[in-house]
Amino acid sequence: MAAPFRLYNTLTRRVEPFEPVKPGHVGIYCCGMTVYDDCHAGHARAFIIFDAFVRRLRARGWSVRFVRNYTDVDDKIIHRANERGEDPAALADRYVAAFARDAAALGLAPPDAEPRVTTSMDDIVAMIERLVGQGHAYAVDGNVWFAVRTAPRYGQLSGQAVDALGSSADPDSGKRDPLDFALWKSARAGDPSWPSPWGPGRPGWHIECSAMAARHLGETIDIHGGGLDLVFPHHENEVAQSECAHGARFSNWFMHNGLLTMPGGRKMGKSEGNAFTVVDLTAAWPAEAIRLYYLQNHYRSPLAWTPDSIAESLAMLDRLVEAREVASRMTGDGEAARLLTDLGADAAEVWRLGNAFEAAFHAALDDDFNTAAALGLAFELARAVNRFANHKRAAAVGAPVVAPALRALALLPPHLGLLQTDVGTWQAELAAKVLPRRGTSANAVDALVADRTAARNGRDWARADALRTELDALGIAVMDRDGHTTWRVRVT
RNA sequence: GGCGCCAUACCCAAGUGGUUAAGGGAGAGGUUUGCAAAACCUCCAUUCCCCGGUUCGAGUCCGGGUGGCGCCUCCA
Repeated sequence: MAAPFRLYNTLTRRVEPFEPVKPGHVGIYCCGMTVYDDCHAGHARAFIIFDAFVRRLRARGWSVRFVRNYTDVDDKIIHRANERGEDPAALADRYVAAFARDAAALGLAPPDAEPRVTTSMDDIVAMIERLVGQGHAYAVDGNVWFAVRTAPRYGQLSGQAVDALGSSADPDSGKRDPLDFALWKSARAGDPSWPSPWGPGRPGWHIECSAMAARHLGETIDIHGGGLDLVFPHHENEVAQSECAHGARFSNWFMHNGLLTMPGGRKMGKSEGNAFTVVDLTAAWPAEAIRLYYLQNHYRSPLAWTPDSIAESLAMLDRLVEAREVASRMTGDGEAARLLTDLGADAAEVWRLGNAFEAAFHAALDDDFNTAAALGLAFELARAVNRFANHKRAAAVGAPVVAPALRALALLPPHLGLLQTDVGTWQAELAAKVLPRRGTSANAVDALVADRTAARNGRDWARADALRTELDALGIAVMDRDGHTTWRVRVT
């Protein structure tokens, strides 16, 4: 059982020691995709952050139940389907499949449950009936509205005072108060609809999450997550509905990730016409480079997207992978204490940092999930490994000295989902994704390298250098090491 | 107008009032190398947007500016 950690809570606007309702068990609900379009880099930030966060909780010894929904009934879906002359359900199914593909490509661990609105309709209707029965909601002409002013603490999450909220109410809606929002919308001709006590219709946007969270995690959940843009109205309304319906706290923590912004300062979004889709990103770059890009930044900070972002992250990841490879190639089984005195200060330093890593790593991640600080430690360790590796005897006898460093780096896969592949797989993925953009392929590079090796064997340095120049132009770094030649894709 | 967030080097970026302000990328010089690459070493913020204040001590706390951003019923 791990120690409690500190986590920022949007409800209190403070970093607080995290305590789940049931000791050792954590229930997390995360708002997933509204499936009317492809997942973009902004969505990916949220999904990767919560994926890493859940991995971290589990690796720390918590038992976690993680639920992420699909919103597959929604006005935007209907609108998009009508534009395309497509059946809304078919369109939603198509984008559910697209998201599943993107999630797999990003290396997201599957949630414990992925409920959909269409399969949660009974729970949704039951919850609305309950709210109507309690006087928190009322039906008008087949619509059901939530009476915002009956929710005692409305505004608690977003810090909005009820009376300060503006309204854009449609005067013909039948709402008693402009702030009231829809729990159930009556079907217009051609809309997808489900039967209900108020006639055929579909759920409003917020009630689904309240119903699904209660179904899969109980009336009080530990952490509710999502993008900062969901705080109001979505999460505020979820709180109101759930707390009125259940008479219990809805979620003890709200965890919101900062948004991705574009260079012009504008938010990334399809409506802005500036979205980078995950299908394109994952085709172009190794998934872990994308993950590292997001985890280098604190999850709550706004993050400006720049074209070089992923390339830089790839260079960083490459550095960690290479350092781990260098360390893992070392052999020897001497006594560490003896080796440290023989091998000098650099050995002592990599030993020290390796042994100190775990505590510092946990301290960083326990401090409001500070992945950037935790990764900084890994880079410090990588440099110490490389510095030690420069010693003539390190490769032959250094294994015991770098053993703590390897144990330290082995924390990255379970805790953050980084460094999950071995160096061969990594380089192959990199080559397969990056080389086509440069108009070449791994096979073509192999052939050029083979030619160069032949030239070198014949001591034809001019030809060898000409081939190096050619490879260099393709962004290939060729390394002659220990009597044989290897190559890798240069990323910056 | 209401609610809130942010400002650290050429770029990205961490930073719990207290030793030399993490880490990465780019750049310059060096070691190494047939030449390279990678790696390592050195250099790259006497200073944290500005002005006040609290304090023995402020990047960190408070107040006021300036600039940027988010939400205020489409949003991850």
